[in-house]
Amino acid sequence: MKPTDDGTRHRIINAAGEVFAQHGFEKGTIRDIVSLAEVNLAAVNYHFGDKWGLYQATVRYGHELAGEEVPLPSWEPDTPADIRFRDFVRTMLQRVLVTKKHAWHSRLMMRELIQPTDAGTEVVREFVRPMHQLLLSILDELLPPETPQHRRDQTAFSLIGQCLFYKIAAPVVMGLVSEEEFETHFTQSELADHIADVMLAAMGHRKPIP
Amino acid sequence: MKPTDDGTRHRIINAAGEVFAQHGFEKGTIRDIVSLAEVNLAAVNYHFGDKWGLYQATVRYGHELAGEEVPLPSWEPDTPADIRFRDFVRTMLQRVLVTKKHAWHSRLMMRELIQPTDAGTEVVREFVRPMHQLLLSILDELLPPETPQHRRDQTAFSLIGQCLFYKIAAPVVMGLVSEEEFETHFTQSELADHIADVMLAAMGHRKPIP
DNA sequence: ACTCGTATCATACAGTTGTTTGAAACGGAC
DNA sequence: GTCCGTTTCAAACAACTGTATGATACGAGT
Repeated sequence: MKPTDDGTRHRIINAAGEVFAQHGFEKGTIRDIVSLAEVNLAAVNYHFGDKWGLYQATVRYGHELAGEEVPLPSWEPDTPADIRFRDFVRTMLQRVLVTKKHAWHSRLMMRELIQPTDAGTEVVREFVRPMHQLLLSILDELLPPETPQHRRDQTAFSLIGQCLFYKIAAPVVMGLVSEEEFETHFTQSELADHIADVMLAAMGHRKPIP
Repeated sequence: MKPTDDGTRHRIINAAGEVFAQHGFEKGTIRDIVSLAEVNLAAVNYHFGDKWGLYQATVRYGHELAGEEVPLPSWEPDTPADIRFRDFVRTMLQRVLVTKKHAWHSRLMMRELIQPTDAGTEVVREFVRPMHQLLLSILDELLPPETPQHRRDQTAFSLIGQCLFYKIAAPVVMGLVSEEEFETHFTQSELADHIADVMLAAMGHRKPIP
């Protein structure tokens, strides 16, 4: 009965993930989902009660999936802060720009981030809060001790904002730079280097960019 | 007949802006729009042909509105680059975080940014490309002359990403910081100062933050 | 007063949506 | 084999969607 077997529930949730991620909750129809999952129309209401129940189950499952797929990094106790900072940026971008199969959970989280539903607010905070706390703990060692809390938060958001931008506004980015430049210089690793360089330079732990 | 008079067309477009901005094109129903505009159901099809025609007209009108409301800044020829940079950040945030009436055009643009429709791609580029070009012209004077194009673009996107973040992920930000901190330190002007500080420090035109 | 193009209105239509229903198929337990 | 709880299926339902229709009201020009 768990969604990890290959039964009807599993196929429905995975299909629902794809459909909901692409069309959203309202426009993603049950008929699309059951067609993709190759199950009967009534299966959704039988297994999940109604469409909303399926959506909740899908968001939760996608959340678990994302955490397992790209876990938060852990370091040796004496790892320098700037190294941990770079690792964090890499992990963040990896979580956001996943290209593997099951990539729907990333798009679904973005949807909930931008337009939270009752099902998503809680899960989004679970998804975001640990990363925020981890980032703050790294910034503790990179910013002066007397830095007020709101400056720490703003700095953290400056980093997160840059990472999310390339996921959210990807179509626009592709429209503004040449296709060649996009494919060559907007890879996951190069963007991680650039963003980390910007923030480390801003905090005085590196020479100015470029 | 222009949408600036108080006729049916104007009321429909404004109501459509609110409804489409809140619910999107698919979920925003014609019946919601005409109910808000207090006009007959058939008026949409009479004045705009079909729902899609109304959406196109709404996006275009919102685009014009945004450009008029917060025009791009222009400077004396000898204004220092860092001053122009700070002005640019302020303008960008002002455009994104508008709180006045007719604020729907900002949300509508965000929708098109994140999930472009056939109607929006062109308009979004009109909305974004001038800002991108203006920003690049400012960065010309802040970055070393030998900086390759892709580094300039990445730096520009680092700025834009930070600005958009506070619009797009506002609900999450409010969930991560205390309400008091949010209202005190996440104002339009303080965010503009912080973001400009980060980028200027990263480029070596200012002491490191904070 | 009459006319004609424009605009508004109530109403109907066809398609899609989420959901329900009752029957059929399955799969062990005895 | 017989039974019974679980699952699947085709078909239907009521609500809602965008759109079309034909009648009506308006208003300036002659």
